[in-house]
Amino acid sequence: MKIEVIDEVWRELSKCEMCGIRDLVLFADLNEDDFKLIHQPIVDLQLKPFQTLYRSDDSPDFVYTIRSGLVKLVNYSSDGHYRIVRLLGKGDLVGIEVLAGLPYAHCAEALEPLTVCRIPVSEVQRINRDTPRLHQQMIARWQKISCDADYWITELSTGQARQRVIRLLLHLSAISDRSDFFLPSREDMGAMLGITTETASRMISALRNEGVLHVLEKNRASAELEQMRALLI
Amino acid sequence: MKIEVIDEVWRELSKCEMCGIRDLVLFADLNEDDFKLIHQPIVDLQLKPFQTLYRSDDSPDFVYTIRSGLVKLVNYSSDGHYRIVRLLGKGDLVGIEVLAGLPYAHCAEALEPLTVCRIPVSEVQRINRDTPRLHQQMIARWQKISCDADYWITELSTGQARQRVIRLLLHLSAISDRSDFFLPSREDMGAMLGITTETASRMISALRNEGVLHVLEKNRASAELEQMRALLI
DNA sequence: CGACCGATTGAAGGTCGTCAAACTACGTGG
DNA sequence: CCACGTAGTTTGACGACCTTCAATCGGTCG
Repeated sequence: MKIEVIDEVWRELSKCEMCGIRDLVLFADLNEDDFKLIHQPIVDLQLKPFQTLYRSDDSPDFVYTIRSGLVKLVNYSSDGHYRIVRLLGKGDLVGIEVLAGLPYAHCAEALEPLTVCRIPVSEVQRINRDTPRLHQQMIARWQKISCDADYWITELSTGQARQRVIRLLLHLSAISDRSDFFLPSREDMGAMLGITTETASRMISALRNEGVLHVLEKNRASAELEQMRALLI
Repeated sequence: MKIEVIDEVWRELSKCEMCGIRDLVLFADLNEDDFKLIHQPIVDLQLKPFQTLYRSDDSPDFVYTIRSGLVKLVNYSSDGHYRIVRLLGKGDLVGIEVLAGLPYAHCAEALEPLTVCRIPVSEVQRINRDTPRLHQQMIARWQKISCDADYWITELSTGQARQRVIRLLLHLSAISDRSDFFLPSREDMGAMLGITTETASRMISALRNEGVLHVLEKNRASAELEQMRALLI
């Protein structure tokens, strides 16, 4: 529940045209001329786990495209509890609500080592005004949020604790680009699933004992996916 | 859990320029010239409670602007259960995901007597291409979905059943344009909150006994809002 | 009137939260 | 280097809360 201040490891001005995940990013459809519309610098950042991209009361000046790593969007409530409302991964756009003229709606924190492009809001708005080639990508991003939110409600906030944990693990496995996947802290699992830390821990223990989940190094695990899916039925 | 087929009560071609809720709707910012871009008819529909606007496997040809009434977005799962993931009211755009080229993501059903404008997708896309004045409204609508989803997760899918019920009632009261408000069936309340029908019923009974909730006619209620808010603390 | 559906209520049992303690990993400082 | 403190995880016991199953009640519609 601690919030560390962002530590900006500036790497280099991004060469969007040569981006390694060019086909995934917000600017995927832009052409050479469009890039001339960018006046302020887009920089690469690297964050370590637990560092924050932004907090909800930060000045809403940037959006971020995730190049690699995992981000959680967190709503803190006054009583010290928190609820994680979404996970974002490669290609996702973090802080999109500021493009609608609103403050940041959440606190965005890195879970895994994170690399992002930091894009000034003013640039996105300028490009959005001047070329229609950004619209399609913007719509796709908004749409994904809606779809993710549905998943969060129907799969991760519904049913028994054991089922929720299994669905979360399968989800984490699905969005991982490796064979192993990110295993959140039990507290974070609780905040994602609307259950307590202890319950999350118990469910993980049970799955380990049943031999369907293997905890590797810190915060990583692998799973017998087929067997695990079978447990849902 | 029954699904009735849409019963299209055609009223008249909509005169968007003279719309009573013009400042709320998707086309709020369009000018006279923009409306000339509309070739296919936009029609008004009236639906009774329990009728559906569309189902998830319907051909995604229309979006709907709510003029009055309440709509639930429902995800049915194969085992017969269902989860309500959002409520939409006056000015909201129903089925927005089809504008991103996707099938309907939910089943949309009327809760209260409903009046909507049925807008062909092709028209929205044409206007969106030809005038930037639609963009702002589109973004605002996508943004609202994201915001609503956060609320659904943090307030309605978190904590004890009693708190969830109270928060739902306060929410229903807040989005009502009258002093009384829509009171869902206990089954629907369960599907909104991730609890059982019986638990929902028990909570409603308790609140009635405590004198903070007054059930009026069928599916309507009023509440001592201040006292009810105090119960959350 | 009888059938049916939704709401309500009761009883019993299971799940999960709460509180507490033990355990582990890790980093710091003696 | 080891002792110790800290933070996170695990485990246990207990009780509260919620689900489940069942019965009843009330209203509506044929």
